[in-house]
Amino acid sequence: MIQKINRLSLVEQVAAQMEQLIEQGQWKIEEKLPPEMELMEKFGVSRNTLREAIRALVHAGLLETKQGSGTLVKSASVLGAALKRHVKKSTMLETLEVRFSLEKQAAKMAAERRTEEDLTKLEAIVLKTKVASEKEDIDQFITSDIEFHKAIVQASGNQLLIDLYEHMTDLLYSFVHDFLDMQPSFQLEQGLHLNLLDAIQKQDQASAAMYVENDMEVLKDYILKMTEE
Amino acid sequence: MIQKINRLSLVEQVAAQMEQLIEQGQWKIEEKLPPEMELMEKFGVSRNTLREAIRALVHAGLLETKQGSGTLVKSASVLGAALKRHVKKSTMLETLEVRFSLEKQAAKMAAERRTEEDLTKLEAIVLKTKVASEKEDIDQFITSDIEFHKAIVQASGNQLLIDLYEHMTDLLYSFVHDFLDMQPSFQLEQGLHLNLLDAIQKQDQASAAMYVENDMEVLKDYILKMTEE
DNA sequence: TCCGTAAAAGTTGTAGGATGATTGGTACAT
DNA sequence: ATGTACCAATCATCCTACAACTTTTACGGA
Repeated sequence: MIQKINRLSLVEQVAAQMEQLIEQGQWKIEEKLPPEMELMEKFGVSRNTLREAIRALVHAGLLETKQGSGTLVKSASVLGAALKRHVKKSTMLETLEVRFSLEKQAAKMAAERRTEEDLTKLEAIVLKTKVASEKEDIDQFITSDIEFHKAIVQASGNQLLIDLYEHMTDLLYSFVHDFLDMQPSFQLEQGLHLNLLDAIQKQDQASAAMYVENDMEVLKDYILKMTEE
Repeated sequence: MIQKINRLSLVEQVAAQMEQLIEQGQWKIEEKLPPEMELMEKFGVSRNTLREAIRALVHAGLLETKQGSGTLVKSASVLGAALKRHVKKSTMLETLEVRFSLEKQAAKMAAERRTEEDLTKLEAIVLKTKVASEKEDIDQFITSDIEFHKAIVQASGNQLLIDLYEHMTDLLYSFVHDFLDMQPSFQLEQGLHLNLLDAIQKQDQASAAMYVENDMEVLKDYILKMTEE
């Protein structure tokens, strides 16, 4: 068996290593990288080669360089950064539609495939959401609300679905956070959570999909109303 | 209102221009770029700067360089390339699930929003598919089959949905094409087309979604059977 | 003429050095 | 305390040189 010679360019090798360092969290987000001189020595390449690698990741949205100051880690995911740039062009509502379409599929698959572990996790999140709701702790409520939706999608077991959904959710919330105080009705969201959890427990795919769909309609109307003003 | 100063680096300016040239089709896929020397003069930058810009697009998957030969355009879309790299890690079946989830959403939206123009286009494609089916022209049949599905999604009017769907479809078909002769039943696919077109004409969202769902199940079983062997 | 080989030309890959531009901090004079 | 000038660190850009690889051309032998 003849093997293709490993002739990845030095630049791509360096870039791949840096991506790995970021993905593994050894270079954390918002943290500064060592200066070019130091990196040159560590990787054992010339300045040009190193800079081309850095530039590749900058363009991909993983890094950001500031002349005179240094280089920062800005994102840990290529897919996320690509979506981010793309979504800026489309509207928030379009993103919402796609996201819910994904979540609906996920809810059905979750109802079909969920494990006991998934159920335990979902129940814990529902409880946490309830507590936040009673305390009227909006931040905590939103956080665990997002957590709940993500957990549903994770229970689907489809990794592509999980990745797409998570990135779109992050986008959507950072988008929303910028210009309005998201204050969805506590009771309403909680009602959905309980119903959806119930459907998934009973492995009732049709109901799971339906509850997600209802939620989408409500949230869509809500956002339409907010953006009209 | 204080505005952030526009100080894009030369590298990013060059990269952006090149991206635009690719997106607009002035540099076509699989075509060779002018050599570095020429580009240096055209953009008015040094070789290092130009190379960093090229490297950024290479890493993003838009370009591919071959030492001693030249630089080729490999993709016209950043999102497409990002998905491509990502999808390699997930399975074909996962991709299929996500794609159908998107198409189902699209079918409902198409039923709601389709214009007369959309309908005319769909009818034309159905006719083309029928002709190919009668001639038993498999290539043409597959081509217009894809065209039909894409047209449905385009009628949804959601640009993010359209982009995601198209890239995933391209991926899926290039994937499938690699290791099996896709020979879905002519009659079956054509039946779906007619039913789906009918539902969209009548603006019946529920039926449109249902037909897509049925199709998904059939195709899923088909692929499962093929990959088992 | 045809074919294979060698030379040449063209192109990207990598290295190293030099200078400019920007940032952040320090020391000093007021 | 404040503001100014200066300095050090860092990235941005440019330049030159050579290595590695590919494609084209030229040439010599059958």
